[in-house]
Amino acid sequence: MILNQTAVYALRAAAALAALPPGMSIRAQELAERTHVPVHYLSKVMRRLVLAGLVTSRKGHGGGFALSRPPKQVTFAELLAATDAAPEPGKCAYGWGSCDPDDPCPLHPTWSSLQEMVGAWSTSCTLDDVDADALPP
Amino acid sequence: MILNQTAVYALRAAAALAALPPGMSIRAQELAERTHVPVHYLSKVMRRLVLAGLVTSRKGHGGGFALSRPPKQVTFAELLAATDAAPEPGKCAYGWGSCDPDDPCPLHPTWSSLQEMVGAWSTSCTLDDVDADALPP
DNA sequence: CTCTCAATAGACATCGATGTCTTTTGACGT
DNA sequence: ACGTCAAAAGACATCGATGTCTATTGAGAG
Repeated sequence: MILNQTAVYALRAAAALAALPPGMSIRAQELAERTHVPVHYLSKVMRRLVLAGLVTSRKGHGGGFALSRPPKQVTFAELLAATDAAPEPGKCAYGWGSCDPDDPCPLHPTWSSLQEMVGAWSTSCTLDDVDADALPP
Repeated sequence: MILNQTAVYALRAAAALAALPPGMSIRAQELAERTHVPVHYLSKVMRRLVLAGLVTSRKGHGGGFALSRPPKQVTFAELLAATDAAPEPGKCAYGWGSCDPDDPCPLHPTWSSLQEMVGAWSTSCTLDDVDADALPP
């Protein structure tokens, strides 16, 4: 898998929130069923999204989770960052401490191109790109 | 990290082999030092590359590892496949059993574009793209 | 105020990826 | 044939990601 499980769960959950009518919230239980994520684990993931300010939560009656911004304004990069799955630009794939264009490791050219690609993908994709029509009621 | 540790180790080791003079082999110990991969773990990774036919090994005196083909003919995709880190095109990020363009999940458009990008990267990069000059003697 | 609902918090469990060690096998030099 | 070198094999250990459970906290309804 390209991205780790937690990050994928975050994308799933956020996609499900984005598919909701604007302003509507959803309970963790219901969200878990729709996204096939284990309920208790999902609540942990959601917590990270809440802390990152991407999602709001309300306890008690009529509570649940909702996006804190319109889908178009939530990038995948933010979701990945909230789950520590974002690419780390400075990190050297060859095990060297630092690795920049001036003092590149053997893998630098190929590796940095991958990093940039994934980075560009994550910043260009937003929750507006999820296919809400693809969801069952 | 975008790719898992084992896959990165495989890229490192293969890059180090590619930087060798053609036909030359190298012992596991030496390879481990150059790539900063734990020796014993490296031997496991190398075993996978040998089984995949990407690397040859010789035991005993003067033994070691060497590429079984010219660097230009070894793609990153093969290295990833040998370490089970290649993207799985059919796999649905949304947790659905199957997920194709005809019956897409909400994440399908964004996810498949990532898969394709990484796939294209891995097939276009070869060991000829590693920067041999960047290596210390 | 009290009851119920639902998120929060955090302890605990599990599992696979990662890492270490020891023994075995094969190849070469003498 | 023997000894040494080095990969192969596989048992074992560790650790972090993942998953489960229980208790607590906060919010609304009555």
